[in-house]
Amino acid sequence: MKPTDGLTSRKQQILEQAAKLFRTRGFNGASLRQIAEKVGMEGPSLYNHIKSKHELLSILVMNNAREFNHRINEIHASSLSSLDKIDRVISLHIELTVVNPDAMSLMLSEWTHLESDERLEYVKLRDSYENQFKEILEQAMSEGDVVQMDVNFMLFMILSTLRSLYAWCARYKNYNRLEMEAYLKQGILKGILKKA
Amino acid sequence: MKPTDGLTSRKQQILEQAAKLFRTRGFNGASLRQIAEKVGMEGPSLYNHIKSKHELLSILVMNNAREFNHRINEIHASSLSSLDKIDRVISLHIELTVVNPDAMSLMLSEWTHLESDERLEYVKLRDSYENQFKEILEQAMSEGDVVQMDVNFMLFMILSTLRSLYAWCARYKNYNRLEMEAYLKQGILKGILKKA
DNA sequence: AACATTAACTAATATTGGTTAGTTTTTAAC
DNA sequence: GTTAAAAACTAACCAATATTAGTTAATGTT
Repeated sequence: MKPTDGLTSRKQQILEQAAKLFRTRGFNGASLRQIAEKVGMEGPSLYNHIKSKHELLSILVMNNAREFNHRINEIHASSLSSLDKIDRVISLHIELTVVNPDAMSLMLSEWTHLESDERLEYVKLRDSYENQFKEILEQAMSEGDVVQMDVNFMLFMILSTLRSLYAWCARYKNYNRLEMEAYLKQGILKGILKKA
Repeated sequence: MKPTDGLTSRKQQILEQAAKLFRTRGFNGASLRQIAEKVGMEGPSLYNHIKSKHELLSILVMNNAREFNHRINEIHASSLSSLDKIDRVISLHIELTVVNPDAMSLMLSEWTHLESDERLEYVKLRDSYENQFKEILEQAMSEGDVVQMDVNFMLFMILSTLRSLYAWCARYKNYNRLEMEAYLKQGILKGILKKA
């Protein structure tokens, strides 16, 4: 039964359960037998669908990383103003986090366990992503829209918040996407101090 | 030879190397043999100094967590103004991160692998920490010093940045502590937008 | 010198985990 | 209904790992 219908194919199910387990136990802490059990079969049967345990991690991490990279390329190349671009990047992070928090979590914390070739590719994608973002910030800075500051450090502060989102979504389930967007944009852009 | 002198005892050396390996490979990804090799002995010899692999993680994580908790208690109980307390908390994070980035990294990312009893204690310490911080923010808010906003979310944004610090210190070694303090306080408190 | 303690080593154990091989059952196609 | 492919299962393999047991070398004390 090929996944011609919109339903989740067997491999999709495996990927989903693997993502959950990798997230809670870590890549090394989660065993194939545990994954198999969650999806309702014996450990070795997984090999009818996958090539190796690493393949699972690879698919989960790299797909997300490529999607991310693709989306920021679009934003970077668009004709929006710098401030609007920043706005879009924030929205992008929220969207992908809400849509697939497991994949986001894995991409950010388990990528170290990728096999060396793919780890290199991942770092390249991540660096590329950060550079695009940095260029946007630099432009906004040169246009006088944002405050003068070490760009790398500003990048760090913004990305730290956006990249932690998945962890907090797991703890406070009661926020909806719009709320988060509003708060995040206010907090990042305007800080927490009340203007005197 | 007891560590009566200021030199690092054998167990200290083990803890240091364990911290480094746990950080780079993760708790499950780092083996006792690897730790032993780094400190210059055979794997099983470690058991002359330690009780178990988990004990290593436990010491590294819990010491840091208790220190953290102790320090924020002091700040919380002090007679400083709310804004000054916030200021101190930021400084505290930077200090502990700079002094022992490995321990900080472990505490924040490997605590999930603690054995269940200690994991519970850890979560308790962490929650307590967050609550103290939250109370400080609430007070600052009620006094009109910081902008009105969901406190949990504000807490999330600030802590996200502070807790990511160790990762960025590893990538950009060229920041000194004072620079970081200045940037962080500016970014968190005032945001990145130039006041029009 | 004798003794006790510390800290290292080697050998061995038990468990687990990823993976392979071979076989049987299920599913789909003609 | 027969046949072929897909997908499950069981059994087994091999490597790695935490840990224990028993032994030996080094160290310090009386």
